[in-house]
Amino acid sequence: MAQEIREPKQERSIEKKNKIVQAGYELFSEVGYYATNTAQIAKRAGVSTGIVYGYFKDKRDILLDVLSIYVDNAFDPILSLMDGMTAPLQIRKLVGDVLDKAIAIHERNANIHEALHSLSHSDEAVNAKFIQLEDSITLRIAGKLVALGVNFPTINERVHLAMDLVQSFSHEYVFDHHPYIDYGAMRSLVEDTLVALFV
Amino acid sequence: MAQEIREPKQERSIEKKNKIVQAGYELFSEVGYYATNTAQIAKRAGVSTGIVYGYFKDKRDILLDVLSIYVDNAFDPILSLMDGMTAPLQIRKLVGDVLDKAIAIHERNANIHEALHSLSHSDEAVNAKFIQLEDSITLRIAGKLVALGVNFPTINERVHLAMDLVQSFSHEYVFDHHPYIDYGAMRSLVEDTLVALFV
Amino acid sequence: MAQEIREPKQERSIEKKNKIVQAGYELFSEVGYYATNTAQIAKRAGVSTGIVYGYFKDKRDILLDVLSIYVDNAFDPILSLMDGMTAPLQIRKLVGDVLDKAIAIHERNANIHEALHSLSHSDEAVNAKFIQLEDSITLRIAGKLVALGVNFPTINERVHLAMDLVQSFSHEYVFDHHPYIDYGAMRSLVEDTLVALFV
Amino acid sequence: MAQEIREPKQERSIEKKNKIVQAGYELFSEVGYYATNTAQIAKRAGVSTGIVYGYFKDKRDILLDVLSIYVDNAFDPILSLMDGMTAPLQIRKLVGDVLDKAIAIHERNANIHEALHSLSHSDEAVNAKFIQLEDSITLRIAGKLVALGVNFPTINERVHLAMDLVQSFSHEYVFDHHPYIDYGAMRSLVEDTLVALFV
DNA sequence: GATGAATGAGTATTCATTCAT
DNA sequence: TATGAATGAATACTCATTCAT
Repeated sequence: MAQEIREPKQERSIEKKNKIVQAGYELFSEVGYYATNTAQIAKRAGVSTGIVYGYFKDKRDILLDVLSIYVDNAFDPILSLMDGMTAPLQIRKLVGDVLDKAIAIHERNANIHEALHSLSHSDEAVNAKFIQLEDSITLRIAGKLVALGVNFPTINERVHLAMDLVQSFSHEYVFDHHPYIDYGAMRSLVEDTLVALFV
Repeated sequence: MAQEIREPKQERSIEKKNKIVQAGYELFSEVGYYATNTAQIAKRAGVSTGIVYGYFKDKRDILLDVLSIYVDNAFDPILSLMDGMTAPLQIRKLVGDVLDKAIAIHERNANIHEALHSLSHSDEAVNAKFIQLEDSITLRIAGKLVALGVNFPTINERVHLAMDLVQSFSHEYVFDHHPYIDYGAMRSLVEDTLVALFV
Repeated sequence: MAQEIREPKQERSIEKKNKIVQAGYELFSEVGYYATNTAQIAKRAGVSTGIVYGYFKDKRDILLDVLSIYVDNAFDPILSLMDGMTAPLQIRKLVGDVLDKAIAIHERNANIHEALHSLSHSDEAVNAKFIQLEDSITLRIAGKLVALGVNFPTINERVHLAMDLVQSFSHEYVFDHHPYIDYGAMRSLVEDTLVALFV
Repeated sequence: MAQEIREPKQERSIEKKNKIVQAGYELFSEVGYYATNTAQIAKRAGVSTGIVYGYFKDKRDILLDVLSIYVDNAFDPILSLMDGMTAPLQIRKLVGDVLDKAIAIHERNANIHEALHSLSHSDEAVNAKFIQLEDSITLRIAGKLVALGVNFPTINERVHLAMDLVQSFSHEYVFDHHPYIDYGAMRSLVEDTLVALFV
């Protein structure tokens, strides 16, 4: 008989659920989903193994929540950056700031992006959530840009492409270290490419 | 006592080892590394489970070889495309052809890229091999381009960036289906961006 | 520290305890003892999981009380049937009525008999209680029969055997459906056999 | 991915599978299905826990095989008893011999009957197998009786009822010890009742 | 070299019971 | 008394790896 899952209303419970998600986030990020076991999550969260299943249906269900806070962590800095902008938009400055933020996010969030994204393939629900979260981000950014006077018939496509580019570059910058790449020069190239998408 | 790993010299043995790698390639691609077990690999390869450990130290060791054929599968079509090119290079045509090939590769190779890439994080050797393979590809492509008269001080960076972009777009194109994206328009954007990197 | 078990004196408490036993009775009957968990019992009884342990030492302790109401439920209709009888006893009519009642009881009480009886083997206390309850029923029925003028030196044995037979047949009738058995004919046989025991 | 279940052909494998079933049989009989865990079964069978799942899909699958050997154990002595009989059948002697055998079987097979039967309720496959096994036994016995000249339009019903009676009595005789029952007298009653069914 | 049966450590999940409120 | 969140021991099952043949 399936255990009843608590949707915590009490502050203390919400806090506990958050601790579990946070622990999952950290561990999935550090060693990946498969190398993390529920006992470790519980231990790091400072709770018993049993209560994990009071808040989550199963291990994968934790992942779904981790996904949400990942997206928040990953995009909030960039969104708030844009919130502070006023017309007329200085695209080149924005692009530079976004790259700075994105690199900082990658440094703090380690491997979580690919750890999560790779799970999309084996799990339809993860995939769906991932896509849905990407959607909302893309549309919010596109909306902001339009509001700031940057408009193109293909604004959604441009934003999405820009996000892919920022993501790829930040990952390379933080994790891969190809000896023949001058990362300063590469960054300039990326900036030029991004600017070209919005002027 | 650790089993001796054979480096097969006999043709029949090489063939058998290849079958195992191929089976691993297919299964990792279809369902991912963790959802594949060695018994399945052996079965699909048409060998016994025991002999897998005659050719490979462990499951991860298969992965390392899978990585190699992945890169071959993934880039050979593109490299041979370039082999056929003669100066003067028609960049726009090349870019279009490369995208066609890349999409075809993604369609055939399913999820292997991220399945493999995500393992980099938990395994230094996988990471190293991944980077090294990417390196050789980048340098070969850059070399070809230079030979064809496309030269920039930052040619390596441009090629690498272009590869990231092609990879991102192909993945999106084949796997994600964001409803608000016009993939035809997005492709045009990608082509323009790629062309801009090499003119 | 072992929790004090309350022997409830307040009416409200007695009612609550009864609700728990009733819930246990229903669930053990529907799905069996092992497939029932205490949370379900509490939920169906409309109480908290904690308070269950205010009234019962453990899950098995609920079982012991369930056993009591089972026997009451199972035999009361038959006993009251006999209460209404007056000498001279019409055995054949009684036997028919008893079978009707027994079948009705089986239909309403589903699998409880075997669910409970099978636990006798792993639990001496359950076994003892089961036997003791059977004893009192047998002796009461035997007493009634004697009072009604049906007397044999082996009246206890006859009653016990009759009870076994009624139990077996009712179970078969309600749960097993052997295709080669004509249950009408079987019932007649059972009736004849029962009558033969008391004339 | 579901593990491949071996259908053992080799003698050694068959022997190993049998050991597991035998261990399951003993443990289910001694302490019941739920109080037995797979590690205990493996240990008693002298094998590893893993290999249990090489021969059986799951714990319940062991139960299904245990069921088969239970029925063999339980009825073979009685069937062979009848095999030895020749017309004209001496019903009273047969009945006495059958009771002796049945009691011996109960003594050797302990609690297995109810342990298994009680599982019928929570498991349709167990129930189906149970009924099917009972069917084949009933029909075989009925066939033998007819061959020996004992014929009734309701022979199947008579045999089935007799089996129930023998089962009930043997169980009582071996396990329950009601102080007010004279088991010798009860046995005589059972014998008379059985004889009455076949003359 | 080759087989595939065997091993046993490892893991997600459940649930009777306790305890802070 | 009463609650229901929390505990953690227990258990079915998997799978990389080994080994007898």
